Amino acid sequence: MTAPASPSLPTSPPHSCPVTTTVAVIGGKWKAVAIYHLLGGPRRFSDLQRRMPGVTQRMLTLQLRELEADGLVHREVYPQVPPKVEYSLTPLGLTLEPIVRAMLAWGAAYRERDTQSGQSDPDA
Amino acid sequence: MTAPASPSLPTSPPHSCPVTTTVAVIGGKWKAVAIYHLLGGPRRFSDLQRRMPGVTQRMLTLQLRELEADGLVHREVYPQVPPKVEYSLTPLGLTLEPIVRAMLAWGAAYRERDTQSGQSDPDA
DNA sequence: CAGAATCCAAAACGATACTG
DNA sequence: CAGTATCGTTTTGGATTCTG
Repeated sequence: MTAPASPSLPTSPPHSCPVTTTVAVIGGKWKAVAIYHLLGGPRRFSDLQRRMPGVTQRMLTLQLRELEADGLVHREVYPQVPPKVEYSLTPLGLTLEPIVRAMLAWGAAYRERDTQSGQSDPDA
Repeated sequence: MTAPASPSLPTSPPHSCPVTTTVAVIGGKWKAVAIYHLLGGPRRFSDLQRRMPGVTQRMLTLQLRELEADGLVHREVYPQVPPKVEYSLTPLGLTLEPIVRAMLAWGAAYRERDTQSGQSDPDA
């Protein structure tokens, strides 16, 4: 969600459909993927970035912050000399697992559709 | 997907993660909701629009066309005096049901989280 | 009714440079 | 390492008008 402070117009009418609510929360371009990788356990920022080819530092930061603001992701800062930040799913964030797993399965099947060389990326 | 013809740069690297593929296909602001309503059977354009408060005619058209281009939605035009167009899910589009249902359930639960007045919209 | 077309505002996104 | 800041581009989306 991360309310845009509604400057003058409603971002969306009191969205009637729960599906819309979900889209608002995990609809970002990289949110679902980030959550997917966090399902494997806590990850450092650079770790996530490496696992998400194509995402820029800026976008990853922004999307993670929104997820944090919506209570799905926890951000743990370790005050060290080379800074270390670990992201992990909150209990609420964990409840997204069914959705993300379904998206993973569907995406894989959709590719096989005409790519006849099915392959997954079962990471740790 | 609806490839942007990649003018000079890759919209995304041969996206490694299947989740990214799914996001590319149903990641639009209104796509998931539209698909949800189409799970209830074929719907006319105006019907969909009425069920999706906040969507503009233009956006609904655009998103439906993309879904059509990606093979998820079928568009049937009835050559009548007052034009009638019915949208329905293709077999492939139907395979999205698990995802959309999961999104529906999650969105509803997410709202109850602090809205203590749970309500669904079980349409036809 | 179901759109296509045009115009324009706002949001998303990318590249780059700088910092504790 | 993990950002933040700034700038410019691209995409998205809305309002409105016109049409078969």
